[in-house]
Amino acid sequence: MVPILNDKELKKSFKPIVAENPDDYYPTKTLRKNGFQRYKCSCGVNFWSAVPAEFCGEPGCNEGFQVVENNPTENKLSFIGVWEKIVEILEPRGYKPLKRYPVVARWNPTTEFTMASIAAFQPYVISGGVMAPSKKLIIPQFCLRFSDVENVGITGSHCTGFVMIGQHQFVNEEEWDQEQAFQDIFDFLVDGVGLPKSEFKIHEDAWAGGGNYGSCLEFFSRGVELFNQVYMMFEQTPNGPLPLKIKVLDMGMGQERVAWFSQGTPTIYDAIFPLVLERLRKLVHVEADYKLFNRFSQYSAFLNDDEVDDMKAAWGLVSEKMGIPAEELRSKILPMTALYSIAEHSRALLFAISDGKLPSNVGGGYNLRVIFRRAMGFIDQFNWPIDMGEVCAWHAEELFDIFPEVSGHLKEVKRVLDVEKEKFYATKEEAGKIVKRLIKKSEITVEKLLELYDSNGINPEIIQAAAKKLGKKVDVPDDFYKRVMELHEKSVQIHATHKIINIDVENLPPTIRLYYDDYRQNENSAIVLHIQALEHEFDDDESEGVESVEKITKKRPAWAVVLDQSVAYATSGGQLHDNGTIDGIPFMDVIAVGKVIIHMMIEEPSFKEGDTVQLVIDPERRNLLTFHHSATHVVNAAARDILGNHINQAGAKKTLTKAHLDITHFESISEEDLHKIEKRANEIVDQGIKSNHRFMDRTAAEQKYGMSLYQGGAVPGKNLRVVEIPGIDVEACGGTHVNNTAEIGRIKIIKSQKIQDGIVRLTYTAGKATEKLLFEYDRILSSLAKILDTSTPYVVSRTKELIDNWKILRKAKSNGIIPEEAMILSKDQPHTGDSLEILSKLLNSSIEDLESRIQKFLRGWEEMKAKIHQIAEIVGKENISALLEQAEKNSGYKFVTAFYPNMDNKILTIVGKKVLKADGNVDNNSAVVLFLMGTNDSGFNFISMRSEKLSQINLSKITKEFLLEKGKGGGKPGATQGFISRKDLSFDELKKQFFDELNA
RNA sequence: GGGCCUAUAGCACAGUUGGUAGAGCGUCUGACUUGCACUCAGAAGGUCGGGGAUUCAAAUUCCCCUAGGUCCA
Repeated sequence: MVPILNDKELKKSFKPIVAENPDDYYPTKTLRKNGFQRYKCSCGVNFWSAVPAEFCGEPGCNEGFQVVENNPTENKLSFIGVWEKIVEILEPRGYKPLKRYPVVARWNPTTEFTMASIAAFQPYVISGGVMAPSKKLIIPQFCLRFSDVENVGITGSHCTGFVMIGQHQFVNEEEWDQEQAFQDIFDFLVDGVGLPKSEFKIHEDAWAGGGNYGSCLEFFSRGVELFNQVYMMFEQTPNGPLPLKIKVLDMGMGQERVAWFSQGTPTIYDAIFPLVLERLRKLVHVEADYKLFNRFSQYSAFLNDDEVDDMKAAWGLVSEKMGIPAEELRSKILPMTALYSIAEHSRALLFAISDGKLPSNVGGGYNLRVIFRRAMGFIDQFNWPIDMGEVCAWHAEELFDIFPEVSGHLKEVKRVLDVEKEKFYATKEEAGKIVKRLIKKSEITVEKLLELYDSNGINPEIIQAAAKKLGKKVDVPDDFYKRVMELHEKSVQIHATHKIINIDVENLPPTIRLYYDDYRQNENSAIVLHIQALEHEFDDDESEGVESVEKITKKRPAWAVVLDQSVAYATSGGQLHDNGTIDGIPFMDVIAVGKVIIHMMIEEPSFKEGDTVQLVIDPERRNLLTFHHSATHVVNAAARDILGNHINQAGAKKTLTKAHLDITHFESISEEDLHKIEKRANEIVDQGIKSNHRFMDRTAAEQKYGMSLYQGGAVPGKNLRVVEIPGIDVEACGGTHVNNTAEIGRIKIIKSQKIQDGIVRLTYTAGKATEKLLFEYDRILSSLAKILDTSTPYVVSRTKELIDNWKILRKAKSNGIIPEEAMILSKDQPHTGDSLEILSKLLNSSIEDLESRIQKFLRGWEEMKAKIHQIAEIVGKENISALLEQAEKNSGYKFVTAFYPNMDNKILTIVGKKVLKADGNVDNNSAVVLFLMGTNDSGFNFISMRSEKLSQINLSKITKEFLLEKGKGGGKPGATQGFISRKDLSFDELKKQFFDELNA
């Protein structure tokens, strides 16, 4: 076994190898043929140049970018022109131009966003599992990368969203021609862009990604990396490096960079979206001082956030080099950089949202929120009338000739951004309030600053500014953000891995799956290929219809059985496995390991390997799971119909009793929309649409249906199983499905909840499960009627009355007023709507909990009812004055004492407070000490209180002494409570003892 | 995916080591005033988000759930 290295380590270990043997790993013949020679830079990099050179040309190795002055390119290419030119040159050489893939990489389980052109073909094309759409191709792939957000707009060269033009080959050993692949892209630069070869510095490097690695050449010109051509040759395995089955050429070139380089504009942004910038500048009346920016941009690399620790000093350095005061420089440059940022971020957002990602607080959506808020920050800072949605529309217009599809999503994008804008301002307002309150209150410590940033998103700069207004100073440590990071490092935990099936399937053939054609086929005969005894964790799932909060799992002896073919479905795609029997012996779990299906038997099989056996699955379980799975596709489609095209599946689960679907949506779904979705879903069911399931070539399916096929996530394999409800929904899905939507039965949406920002979970039932659920709801409703002693139509009004009466009696405990109508339940008003839904909202609890909730209120009400007349008498005015009159006069104070069997300390406290008040405690004239006692089933309870004026009496101490070896209790000097669990004592004795302590 | 914060009167919020649930704005009543505003006096208004646990005692401690916010990969 060889240790698995991460990509960084892999690259590091491979680098010395290629440096030693350039001829084995690089197209050195072609380099030499084109007049290049190998040099070594003082920074250690090996590079090739057509003219004698000392330095490799990395920005750090000489002075910044030199794109603008004496721009060397012969042809001036627009952004779109760059793509057109590469098509012109490479298409005749056999490279097929493709359409871009979405930036949300639904087909790719290793990444959330498409970060490079090659990601379109990862991981299945690279691993050889899937044929590439073409052996040689080029693609203008829009990509998102968020690691340099802070540099966007400032350095003039960074982007969060960019087009990586990919030059790719997926060929076998014989077809592989590294020299020609190099020559092709070289010709594009020299002939297409018109860059003299003397301008190139070509670096040797190694590359690793996703466990694959190889050598690569990086093209630099004037400090700008134009592209990186990777020759992907090896795969890392536990047994050491393996040559890849197919050779992969991965050349990724920034379309923006080439356009910029070719035009020599002051920034990359001026080269790629001049129309948007022009409109923005006109809108906010900012004149672009290109002359200044031209000079600035040469030094802007010094402001790279990645490499600079002290930004202030960096600005100072730039201002010194330019000979302009730092403040003046900033005031002129910052509005320009702000506009660049706004334009760049809105372009990235346009693609991300169009392709189905929403800004949110978790996952990749957070990156979208960050750039949106960064842009909004600039807009607010300068108070510009810029609408991000409109800027997106301008981008769509400017990009129409190359990416017409984004123009089709502008309405969605605008709506999503509007919602996001509201959230931004809501957070900002909240932050303002918190800061104001806090500054008034106390000193703000560094810990507090950290907490505010981490929990409320309030950065220290805002606090400093707000504090300054109120004349206070807040110190922010220089290493603030470092400390935030440290805060997070502490809480990193290692999590247990999921269950590992210890079965060697290497030598077993793929199991033939018989459930694809017809879900109703529930038995088959088969040959036993393998039997193995082992320990297995069976999920005790809801076979009884009960879902436990904590899943009880334990390892039990089991027998793994592999057959040549099976109708049994293995847990996957959110659908639970089938249960059944093989030759009468039950299996309770089915697992797929690779392409082999394993049946987990709970008893030792009587058959042996080689036997022919009969497998039967539980048809009812199969039906329930199938209906729920098909219902999931239907609900997904219905949600998209009602809520909009941004709806995508973010997860799903189908069980026997219910199913849920997580959809991407930016706000909680209203009840009205929920009903609409349910109605639409049932319409689809009622239409009885014949659906079809078939296997298709992956690339053909993608081209026909688009990437929204991958609703359930990435699916491996050359062929996709496409489940289509014609006109409604198409998904790549391996689950069992109905043949006609009518079979699904009635769909009922039970609830929707926002499980995280940007994702809403719909929970629903279908078919028999719906019937069962409705039956259960009927039962609950009748049960409630019985509890409330009424009939079902009046349950809601009765419950309301109960709660009202409960509140009245609760109130009566302190004011002694008992309206007789609060003592009975009599309201019989029918109501409209779903009773259980209304009740669950009214009581803030789930439908399942309604019975116990209402019973609890009823019990409380009845208990109070039994005692309320007695309580009313005790807390009544007459009793209070009687207590005072009967008080024992003592030296300096009155001692009030009473015994109320069955009264708890809450009631006694109310009485106590009333007595003190009646005696004039509010005016500080009172001089009373109280000792009130009650009982419950197991003993005495008591309270003691005194007037404020008698501060020399410490009841806390007195109570402690009084309770010694008797009971438990305590309190503050002015009021105490306690409990004595001894029935052998009497009130008179206890009273005397307390009094003695009082006078001790 | 991981972490953190918040939930108390109609509204924005206090609530110390567990020990008598509070002030402000708003509402209502009364006084002053031709009337309004102002001022003064008084009153009403609480499932302390829900459930469970610990305890003589939980808004407060612990666990679970719900809703919202936020930071980091």
